[in-house]
Amino acid sequence: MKLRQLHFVHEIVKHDLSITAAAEALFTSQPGISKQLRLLEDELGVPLFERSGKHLTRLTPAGEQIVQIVDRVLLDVDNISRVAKDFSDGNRGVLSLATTHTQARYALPPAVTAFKKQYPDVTLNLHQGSPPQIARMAAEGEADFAIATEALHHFDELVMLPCYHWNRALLLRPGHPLASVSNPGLKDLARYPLITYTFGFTGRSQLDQAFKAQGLQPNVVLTAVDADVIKTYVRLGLGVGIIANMAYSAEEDDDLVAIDAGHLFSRSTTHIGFRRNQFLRDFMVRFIETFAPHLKRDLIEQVIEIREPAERRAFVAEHVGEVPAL
Amino acid sequence: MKLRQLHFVHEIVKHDLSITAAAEALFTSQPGISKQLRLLEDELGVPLFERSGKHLTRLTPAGEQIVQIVDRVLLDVDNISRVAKDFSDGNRGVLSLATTHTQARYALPPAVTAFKKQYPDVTLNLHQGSPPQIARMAAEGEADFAIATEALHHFDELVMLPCYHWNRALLLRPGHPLASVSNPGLKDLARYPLITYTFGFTGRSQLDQAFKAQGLQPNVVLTAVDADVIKTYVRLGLGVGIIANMAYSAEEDDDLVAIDAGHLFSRSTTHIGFRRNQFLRDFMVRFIETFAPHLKRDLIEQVIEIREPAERRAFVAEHVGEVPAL
DNA sequence: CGAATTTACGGGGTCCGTAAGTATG
DNA sequence: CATACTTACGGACCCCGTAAATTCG
Repeated sequence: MKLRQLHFVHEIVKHDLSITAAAEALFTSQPGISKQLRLLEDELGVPLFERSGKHLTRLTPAGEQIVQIVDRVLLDVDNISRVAKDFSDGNRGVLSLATTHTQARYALPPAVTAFKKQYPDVTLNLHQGSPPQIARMAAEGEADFAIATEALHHFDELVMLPCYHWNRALLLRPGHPLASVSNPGLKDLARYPLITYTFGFTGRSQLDQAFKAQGLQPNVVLTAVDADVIKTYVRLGLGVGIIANMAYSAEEDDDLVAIDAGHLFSRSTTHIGFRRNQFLRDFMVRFIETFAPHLKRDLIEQVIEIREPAERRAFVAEHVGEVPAL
Repeated sequence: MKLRQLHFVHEIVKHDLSITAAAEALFTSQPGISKQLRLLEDELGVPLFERSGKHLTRLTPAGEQIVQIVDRVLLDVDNISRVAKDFSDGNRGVLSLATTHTQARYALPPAVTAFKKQYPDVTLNLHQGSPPQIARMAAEGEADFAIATEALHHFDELVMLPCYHWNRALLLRPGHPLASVSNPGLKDLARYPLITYTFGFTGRSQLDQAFKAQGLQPNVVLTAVDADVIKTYVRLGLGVGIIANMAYSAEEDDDLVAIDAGHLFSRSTTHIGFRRNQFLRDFMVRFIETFAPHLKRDLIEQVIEIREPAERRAFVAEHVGEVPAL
């Protein structure tokens, strides 16, 4: 059994049982993988894949179990390298963040600036994507951290920690009727065309729930992934914008009126997620501490030990103190 | 990084940092290991061992951490083979038991017989040793199971499950003064020379505690590892024997008088221990069920998941029902 | 018939073991 | 000075990549 063979198995599974795709991903030849797979199966004495003719159709029961262990092994092998790098070159490395537009544009810049100052030799890699993409990237180790407000709980492998709370703001053109209403309610809001985030982004689901809870049908005429696009169309007069309040800047957006909407919608919480069992290099822990100072190293190391997602959530609920607002 | 290199590191550590000893254990040449170790250290960018001249003196801090992960990797690699064998040849394999004389001689034979009948193609390996030796063997994977009454709790890596309770019996020559005392107490016992187990064997510690609790100083004139030796000297008239009651046979020992001593000493519990994180082949789980029918597969698989020894004990205390007497 | 895997084969690299060298206790 | 690790070197084996054959959808 060789580590190389285990990598092959992992990659074949990852690419829907295509040996060719695995070969491309690993920059090697397809016959090489085919042969090594056979050799491994011969050594183990069981086929890992069911075949129909020359195609791999699915994992055998043995394969199912073995692939799980293989993944663990490969993760640990990677962890060995990470630990080594932390000792040999602790201030140098790569930090990969997978996040959404909202975080990248409004929440992360201060933390990134501070982090970069502390670790000038850490290359920062920022991948933008939808929450499900982000979660997948973290779960598969393509990114070290996923940072988003939505949909990160779908991978048991991900440890999720709350970073900060935030509320929403309404964005209006000056002179809009709502601007003269003091403390507008959801019912007022439902009368006007609305512009907000696409479903699945930046707490959109909590927004919908608020309306639904009052039996209201909001008239969302335009959705976008980011607040910049939303602002653009608010400026064009297409409707009332509802954005994360961090996305409003008194200076840059002084041509628009912002009204805090904290009383209308329940606050949202942005989380940071990372793969359980993945060794966090020193600067990675420091990044978390920089971005969310209430998350201490001890807590992170403890929560990583907990196998059950439910227990993890309970532990977090109990031990993470007050989560700050942004 | 190659699996072979990780094996080398593991074995060097296991053999007190002697490369020569590791080479012998792995049936390979010493320069080969030396070179591969250097290559690995170069690849990782950190030395794993501190050296004084040409001698390895100890692990570096990086080495400490990395060796832990290496051990996990090697265990998982072994688990891959085990899972594979379970599928390719589920009824064939090797079951290694490490146990004491008392268990091997009196407790195990029925279970072994039944197991052998069910799995005739499983080679049974029985290693006899002292409780600490037994525990070490299981903890290092030299044996699949450790079965003993004493001193198995010293390895965090070992999962311990209670198999059965047992009590003690007094052994006397006919005509001994104690034979005519009805319900003798510890105080009576303390008056006569005693013959029992060596310290660290077969619940000896509980025996000592019972005397100590009453402020008595037992006069132990002879200790042995096994009941057969104890019986021999009881027959020679050297003293009163105190043995596990399972070691008394009404037929074979009809020249001696046995008195149940369940009221004198607190009962002892024999445990079975196995390495956490080690995949248990199907027939191994079946062996546990054969030896201790109250330990079900589900329970075994659950308890294996628990990382903390303390939590494990709590779980066992709660979920293992009544432990039978032998 | 096309796409994908398996088989075949030659070249290069790696790893091993023996033998000699060197530093330590 | 003995012991243990390191360096040196030649040979064997393994693994890879290219090219051809095969099989399924």
